[in-house]
Amino acid sequence: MTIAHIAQEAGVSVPTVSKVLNGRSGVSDQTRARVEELIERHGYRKAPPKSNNILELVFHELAGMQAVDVIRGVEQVARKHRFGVVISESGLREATALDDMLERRPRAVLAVGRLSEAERDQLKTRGIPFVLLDPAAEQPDEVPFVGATDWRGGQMAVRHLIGLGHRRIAVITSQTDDSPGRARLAGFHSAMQAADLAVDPALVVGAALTREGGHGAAAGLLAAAVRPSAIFTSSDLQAMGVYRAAREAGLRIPEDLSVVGFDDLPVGAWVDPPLTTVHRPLAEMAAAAAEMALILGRGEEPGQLGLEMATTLTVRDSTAPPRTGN
Amino acid sequence: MTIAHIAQEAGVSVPTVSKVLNGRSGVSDQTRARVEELIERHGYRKAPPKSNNILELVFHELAGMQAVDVIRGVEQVARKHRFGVVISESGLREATALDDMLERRPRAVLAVGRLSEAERDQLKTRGIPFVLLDPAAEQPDEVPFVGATDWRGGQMAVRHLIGLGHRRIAVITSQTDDSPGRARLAGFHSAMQAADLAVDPALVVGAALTREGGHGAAAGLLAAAVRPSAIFTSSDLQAMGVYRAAREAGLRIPEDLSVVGFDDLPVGAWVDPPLTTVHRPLAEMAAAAAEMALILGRGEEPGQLGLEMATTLTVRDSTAPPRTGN
DNA sequence: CTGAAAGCGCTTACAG
DNA sequence: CTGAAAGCGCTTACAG
Repeated sequence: MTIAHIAQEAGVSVPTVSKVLNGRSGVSDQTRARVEELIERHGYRKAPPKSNNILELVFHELAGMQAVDVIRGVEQVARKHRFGVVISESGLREATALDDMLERRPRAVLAVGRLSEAERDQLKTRGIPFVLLDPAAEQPDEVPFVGATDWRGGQMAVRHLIGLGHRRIAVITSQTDDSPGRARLAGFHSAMQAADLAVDPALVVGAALTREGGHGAAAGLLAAAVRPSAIFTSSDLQAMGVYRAAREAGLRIPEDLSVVGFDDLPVGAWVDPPLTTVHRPLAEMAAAAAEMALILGRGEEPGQLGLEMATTLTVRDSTAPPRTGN
Repeated sequence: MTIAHIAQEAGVSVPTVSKVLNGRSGVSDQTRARVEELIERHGYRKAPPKSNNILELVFHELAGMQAVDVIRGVEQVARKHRFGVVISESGLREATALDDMLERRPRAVLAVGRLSEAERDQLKTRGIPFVLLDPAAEQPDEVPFVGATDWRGGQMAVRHLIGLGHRRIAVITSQTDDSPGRARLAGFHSAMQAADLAVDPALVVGAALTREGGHGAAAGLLAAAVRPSAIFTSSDLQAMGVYRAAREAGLRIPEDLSVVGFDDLPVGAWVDPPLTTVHRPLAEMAAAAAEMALILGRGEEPGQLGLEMATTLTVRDSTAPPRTGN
């Protein structure tokens, strides 16, 4: 966008636009108003608006031990392409933060977890392409994303428990309507159904995706008259809460209770017993999303606009055959 | 003063000066040197080389669960000042990465852990101020830094153990010559000396600051004829290794062995028993370092050029009086 | 490696 | 008031 563009659109000459921009006299009020309106509309700034080699990485919440994996995966890809990664926590929600971001003229935006319609519109208007990593909610079809095969992960976890002989399997799912959580729960149901096992509704409990959430939910499950022999959680953090509830109830893992987590956080390998869990290749997902964002940033078409990377089951020592046949 | 003046004075053409200014190739070393000398002499700058509202956050190694705390602390301060945070892992070691960083014209650099003399020189030459967060090695006096009171932390941890009645206290320190590790060890010695306790050299063991390092070192300590009744480690990760070694040796924590960690990672609160450890206020340190970097970036003088923030002892359940009086 | 020439976006001086 | 023309400092593409 140059003053030549503005001039053409306003139907005046380049010098006239120049005068308006510099507050010079010698321009009719009418012409001045028309030109100013166009300058405003296009957000014209004399500095060349060429975008910088910057990839914006926007977190909804910058916390947890998985964020580093994401950052690292993105940073390595960006460095290879000689891009800088700007990290922000509420980059798009706060108006000034959004302004600041636009000021940086990034080539693409990589959002983690969520990206509202308003935010997407803002970016579309400026012509800044975006990719959503690990979407927390359903998105319109045209939103490019990279996720994990959560449904298959849930299925794998529960099939593993069924294969060990478990029948009374409880699931601690997320409370909110998040899409990965729903997919994991659906995987649970699917595996149960495939094995012709009925699901006791009392064994499906919603809880926050935290250690406290898992602790509360598991305490309830383990206090019931007839306990589950295994619990599948929607996150390793919840599984840590289950460990605590089991300790408090005097139950040993895996002898009295099998536990399967989800995410494969480092902590899972350190606890006693080491946690069986569903691995999500977060660093690889982040790298793929970054590549996708940079491709879009170059104005090219990526091979695909959506991608789910495979989850795998990491079997450690928190799962074993149930004590009795129940 | 235009490049035409420089060109005339240097006896070269305008395009040649332009190339030198923009670091393009196709200029002989001799010509380049002559032009650069004149540019320097006249203090020529093309369009105002105004730096961007960017703070570079440079990690030596972007890993571990503490990195997020640092990033978050820095991001929040930067956002308040309407600065963007660019994260990089080897920002300064790789030549191209350094070029890319200079291209971004950041106002300041915040390095985590280390910053070599060559890197400092590069930044000084470009007039980009820097701050070192959590320095891993001794630095010249003029390097602005933010650290933690590691020496006091070590002292506190060991005083706590002595207060519980421990006499045979082992320490697992870092293998390398890192400055915080040395300070923690010195704190140990200082506390022992203040209590008139002799230090058995066999109870001072170097190990990597990892779970594996702690495991190996602790296995050795616990296999000795006369075991320590308490182990102070230089990191929570090492403490996790001590937990494992204790399990393998059939020792209970804290009944048979007290353990104190260092760092206060989240995992410490989740393990069984929850870990007594020395807390380092990393997020606060990061925020303070960011403020300092931004002050320097504005060309102002910060109140102080070095800062150590207080460590505190977080007492949980991994420490108790020793079994016998040994 | 070097620089004449063309071109960039913008401003200025001036004819209408 | 308006805009064709000349000019500004700088960069780029390219011939030598």
